[in-house]
Amino acid sequence: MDTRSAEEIRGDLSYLFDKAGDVLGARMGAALADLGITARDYCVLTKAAPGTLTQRELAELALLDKTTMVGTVDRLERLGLARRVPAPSDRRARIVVPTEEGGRVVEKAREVIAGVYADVLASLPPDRRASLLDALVTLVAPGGPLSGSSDYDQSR
Amino acid sequence: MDTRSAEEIRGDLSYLFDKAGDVLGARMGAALADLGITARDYCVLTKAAPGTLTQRELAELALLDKTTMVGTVDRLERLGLARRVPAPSDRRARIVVPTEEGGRVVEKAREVIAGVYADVLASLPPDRRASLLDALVTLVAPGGPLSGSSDYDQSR
DNA sequence: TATTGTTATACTCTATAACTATA
DNA sequence: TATAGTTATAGAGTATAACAATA
Repeated sequence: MDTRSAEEIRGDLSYLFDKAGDVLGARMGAALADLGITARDYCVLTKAAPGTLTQRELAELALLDKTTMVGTVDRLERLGLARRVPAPSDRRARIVVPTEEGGRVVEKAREVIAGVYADVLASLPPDRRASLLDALVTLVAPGGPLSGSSDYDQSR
Repeated sequence: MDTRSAEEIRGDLSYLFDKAGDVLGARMGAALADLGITARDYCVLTKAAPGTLTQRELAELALLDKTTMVGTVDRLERLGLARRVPAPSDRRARIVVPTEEGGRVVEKAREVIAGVYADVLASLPPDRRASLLDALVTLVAPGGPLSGSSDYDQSR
């Protein structure tokens, strides 16, 4: 797969993040596929748990376009994991409410994902584990250099 | 951009890797765009430095399909950064040889990338910096749980 | 018969625009 | 006039298959 040594790979920060994200994503995808859902299905379904959010609100939460949300909710309905319910206050809007089956699947998915994360992090000693998460959060969280916003102040 | 708190984000390992990779990739892309090349151009051009490798060999090194390599080398030739030279030993094969300009651009790109990495890692104290890289390499390198090969032995 | 580079094709994702029914 | 959801369309990117020249 990769012919480079650990020393060479070490210098390639971009590769490290991408590879880690890709492989972890593939692992999660495979684990969730056993439940018949995709990572996006899970992402939307778990955010829909309150049963009070419209498609637009869910799209905002899940950082999805409203047009891709349509297909996702179509899927969830087809799988019997959620239903579209007319919003009482706005006849244009549809509230996404998970079915009982949907609730069970999300719970299962949560366990599966936690298992994958635990399995991956198990290869690190506990102190390194905490250190890795700290560092990643520092980089990615708002104000960090990888936050994606332009609010990063280099002078700090 | 992201409405979740640092605590919430912390629990989402997949998100942390993906976000870090995406934003770092975007930063690198923007930095390299100033030089008129893409990350892939750089990746191929730097591996072609010896001036002895064929398109097939470069595709293997860069983990690219041979068909996407065609377009990449087309670009590099159009930009005057590399040339296709017939391989002496195999009349089917083309060796990718960087031009002088290509060499200069790669060198510039190397500095630019190192600058981006340094800038990003500067937000971590030096010991955390080393710890992060150690942890990432442990996860991603061959034998690790995110190596992508199925050679990961959970019992170790 | 297999391989290098090439071209053409198909397929997935995403982004945009346009339409409806409401507000 | 603007918004929620939907549909249709177009674009980028990738993957597959087929081809000519050569091994």
